[in-house]
Amino acid sequence: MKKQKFSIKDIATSLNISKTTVSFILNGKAKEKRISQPLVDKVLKFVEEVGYTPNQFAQSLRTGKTKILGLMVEDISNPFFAQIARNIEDRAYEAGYKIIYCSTENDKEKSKEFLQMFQRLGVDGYIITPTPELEEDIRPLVDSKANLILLDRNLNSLETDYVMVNNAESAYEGTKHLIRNGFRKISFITISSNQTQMTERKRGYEEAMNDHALQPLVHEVSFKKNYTDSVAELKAILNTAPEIDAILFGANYLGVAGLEAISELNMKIPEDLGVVSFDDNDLFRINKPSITAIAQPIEQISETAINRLIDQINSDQQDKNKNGLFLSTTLIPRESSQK
Amino acid sequence: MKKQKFSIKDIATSLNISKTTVSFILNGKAKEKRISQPLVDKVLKFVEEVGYTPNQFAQSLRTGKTKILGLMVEDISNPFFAQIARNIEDRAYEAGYKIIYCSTENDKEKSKEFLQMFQRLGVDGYIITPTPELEEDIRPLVDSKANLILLDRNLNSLETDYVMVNNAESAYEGTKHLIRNGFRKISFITISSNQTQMTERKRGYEEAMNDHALQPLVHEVSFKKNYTDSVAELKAILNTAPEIDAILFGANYLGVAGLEAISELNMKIPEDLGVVSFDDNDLFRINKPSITAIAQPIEQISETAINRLIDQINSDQQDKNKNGLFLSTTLIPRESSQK
DNA sequence: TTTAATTAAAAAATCGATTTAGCAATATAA
DNA sequence: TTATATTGCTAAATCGATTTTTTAATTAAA
Repeated sequence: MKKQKFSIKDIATSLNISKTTVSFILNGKAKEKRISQPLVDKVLKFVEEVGYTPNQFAQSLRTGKTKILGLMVEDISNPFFAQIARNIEDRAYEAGYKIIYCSTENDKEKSKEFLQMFQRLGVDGYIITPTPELEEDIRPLVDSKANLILLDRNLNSLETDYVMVNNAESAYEGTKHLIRNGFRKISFITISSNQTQMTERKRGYEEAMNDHALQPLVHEVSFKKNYTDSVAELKAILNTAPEIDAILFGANYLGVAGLEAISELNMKIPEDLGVVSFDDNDLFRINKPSITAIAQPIEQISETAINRLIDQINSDQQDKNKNGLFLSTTLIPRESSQK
Repeated sequence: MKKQKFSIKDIATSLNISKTTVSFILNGKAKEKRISQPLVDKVLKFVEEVGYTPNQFAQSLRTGKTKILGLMVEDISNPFFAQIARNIEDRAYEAGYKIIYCSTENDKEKSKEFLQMFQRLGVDGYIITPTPELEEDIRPLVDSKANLILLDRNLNSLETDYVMVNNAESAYEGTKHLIRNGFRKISFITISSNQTQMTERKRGYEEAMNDHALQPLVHEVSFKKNYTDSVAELKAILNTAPEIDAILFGANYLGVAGLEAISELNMKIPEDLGVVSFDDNDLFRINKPSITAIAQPIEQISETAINRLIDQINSDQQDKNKNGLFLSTTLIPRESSQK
């Protein structure tokens, strides 16, 4: 690492004044501390000339603030999270924060390690997509009034801010959309994990089916498998349950893998099988036939989360009443759900 | 931020010894500094009990090492970079490094700011996808022997390590593939930017065309436009140059936007238009017809880059001879290029 | 027996900032 | 004229580590 040329001390000795004075001036406390204007000007000019920048570690050490946020997502290479990361980034830099990211792969142990890492580092705020059962590891943060916001899912027993979409209603609407379009044997495909967003979606689906006197048909794909295995599993599901006439995919990657499975089985969408999937992407939009999607408002999610977090940081009051912020999805009807 | 419960000083006073001794023991210098084994054990036991973790800012301040890497990509929401970020992340954490990321949007000024940010922060290493003309801003880093690696593209006048694929050859092969499959009026679609990887791809394409006595047909899409505008621009190109019988898309997002444009114009692939695109993704694989892709070895790119960077960091010798590391792409023939 | 070397640990300096407490010098009030 | 405020600035403490320099107590060598 390149050594810093100028420290506050160097400036002070160069100008034959004390570093206290320099520090006050640099921190905009000149008025308050009654530093004379000529001296202020002189210091600022000099600082500008030598291109001084404060050592952020010394600052952090002294102030306890790091200007770093910790972003913990399930997988940064998942387009949904990648876009969130991108949007959060913009606003964070605008507000003077840097971002350290990590991907949990929905692994509790990994998540715990990352939490510890963030904590050791002393991040000023946490944006977290929690794995199931992470409550007890996050609780200490909540108890110590850390600035924290959960993303995409929540943990019921924790009093925190969280941002997510109205998953149950969205799934309900998606299911209703299929029913209205004439499908009856509609299956909901989810993953074998207790992530709250997935259980909510399942609940919404089941409610819609029940409300229309239809039998819910839930199928689970194991979580930890790789893509190829997931496709195989989906093919198996379709083979063993030929009565299914439509599918509601509970997530992005399930929809993608599902399309691949359907294609490999030479089934026709929407003739053989109606399809609606959570999340939207290039594939769903451009595919022939195009795929009906329940699109999450990614920008809005990101902005809500980061703005809320920065609010938390700036209001060091404890009057923050924690609550969930629910955003709405948009059902984008496309060819795959038109019988 | 929660205050750290135990500092090295607390441990020292708790055990009635000096913090020097504690520090030596914690840093594995007990032998070297002749600390007695009983004391070593006692300290380690105590440290374990109270769950002490060092303040990383104090450490960084003192040692000048930050254990943070700066990752600067064009756009973290671009699947190509998102996957790279994911792969780099794994290895970085394994080696004890954290990652701060940022997206340049191929904007030189933004890039400069991010470089400064990384520098101020004192990152231990840089992984950078440079915008054109960023040489003079990166040069100081190179001169000061910073640990640095360029990704996806390089800057000719700089002596640095860089990792990229053999773009010219890949484009040559992609073009040859189309020619061999009977296409003649093959257009190369690129963006209006001097990114080295794009100019290399163009060069390879032109060479292939010339070698087969065909006239190169290069079309540029303006860079800064949003997706919808790009699609419109691509439609305009196809409309004004109806003689084109195949397209080689120079990048991921051009291919995606291109497919959308082609679809909107109701052109048939591959009958009306053969298609090959750089990079691979779900859409290209699953689309009907599937799209022939020039796939970059993303894992290999990421691993090479991060491993090389960590090597740089660990070998504080200046014997590092900088050089380019070129990896090979894989042409994945699919339906879109079979006439 | 005195000197030198070794062992074991501690004191103090340092990294680069922020912040509290305080000190002269001047101005104002009593 | 003396007491009190105000002005303008600085010394020193502090954050939590690492590292150089010292010290004190033994042990070995002369």
